[in-house]
Amino acid sequence: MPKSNLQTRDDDEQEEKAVPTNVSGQRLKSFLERIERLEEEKKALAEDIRDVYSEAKSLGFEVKIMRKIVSLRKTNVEKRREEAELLELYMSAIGMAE
Amino acid sequence: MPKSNLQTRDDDEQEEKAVPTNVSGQRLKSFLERIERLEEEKKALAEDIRDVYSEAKSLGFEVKIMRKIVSLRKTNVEKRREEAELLELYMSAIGMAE
Amino acid sequence: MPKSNLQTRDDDEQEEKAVPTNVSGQRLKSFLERIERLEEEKKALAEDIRDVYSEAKSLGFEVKIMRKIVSLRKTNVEKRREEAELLELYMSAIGMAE
Amino acid sequence: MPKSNLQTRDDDEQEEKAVPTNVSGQRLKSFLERIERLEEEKKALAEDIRDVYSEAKSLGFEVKIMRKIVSLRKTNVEKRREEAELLELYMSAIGMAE
DNA sequence: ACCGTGGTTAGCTTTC
DNA sequence: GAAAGCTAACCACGGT
Repeated sequence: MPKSNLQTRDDDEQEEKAVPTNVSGQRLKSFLERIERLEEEKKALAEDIRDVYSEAKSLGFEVKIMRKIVSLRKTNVEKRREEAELLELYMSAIGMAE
Repeated sequence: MPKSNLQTRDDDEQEEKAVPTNVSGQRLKSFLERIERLEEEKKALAEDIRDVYSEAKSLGFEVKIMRKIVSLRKTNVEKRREEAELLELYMSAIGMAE
Repeated sequence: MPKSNLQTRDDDEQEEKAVPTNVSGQRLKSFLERIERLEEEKKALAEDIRDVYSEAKSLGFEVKIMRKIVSLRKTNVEKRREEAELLELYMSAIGMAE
Repeated sequence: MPKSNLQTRDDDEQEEKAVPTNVSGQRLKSFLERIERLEEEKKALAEDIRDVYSEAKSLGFEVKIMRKIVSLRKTNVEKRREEAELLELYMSAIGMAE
């Protein structure tokens, strides 16, 4: 692939100045880099989580059960949040919002 | 389900002291908390990413296309990594590792 | 569409009779038709659901709230199912499965 | 949350008679039940579809490719339908409808 | 008519 | 290698 201002290549760090290359391209590049940085962090966290499970497993805990518990607690939290939203909907429906 | 030291409920913050509750329960609880902490961070990052996309969108960039680019760059990176691994494999195979 | 190598292994012993049309092709066609039939039915049901919401709306009910309620009830059901699974996991973990 | 005739809970099957509970509540409940019934059927169909794919897979067909085919056929059908509609439009435009 | 949201689906990763 | 859980893309709905 030849030079492209859509930034499919990730290793050209030159040309900061001279060329009046279009601004939105720079802008886009910046966004993409931010996103990729964040995704890397996210991926790292996913690995950390796996590591914790591994550690627990090595100490004799059952991963499957742990996952289930985590999942259940999560749905509890979500349910509560949704109930709150429902309540808000009721309130706004009867003109008592805010 | 009676009280359980497997912590299926998420809102008991008591019993810091007295009861000689079993150690593995404590251990498990600790693991679960670490996991949930990490998952929260992960979730926060996911939101950050969405925010970046939103910001870009508000400046006129097309999110769909941006996602495509990110995806393509990722597979490129992976391909490159796989090629590198393959190279290492070759090297070690012919005794030139390191 | 010409003869297709879609099927990874070829385990049709021999043809039933005259036409040498390949059997797996017939088989595949049959599967696809079954799937498409089912998807049509599914789609029809989705429309029915929309109709019910519309009807309710025309009688003054708030669709948004209804959806929320349906969603909440669904997660309740799921939670219960997950709790049951967790219990099963416990049971099997302590050798009391069945 | 106190007793509510908005039916956020899903396991009360009592009160068939006595309380002259408001009619719209009954009405709403009826709608919700219809919807949930339909959604169950929809879910069942989704499972049927998955089963068909599984069966095909067990006979050596590649699910991924099958999905692709189904998808392609669907868009073809849609395209054809749109063309037909366009044709009808033309016909009626020049007074040759029906 | 568009946007934003939520729900659904498909593809990927990981686990057993 | 199959099964499940996770994630991301897609689509359809409702609101503005």
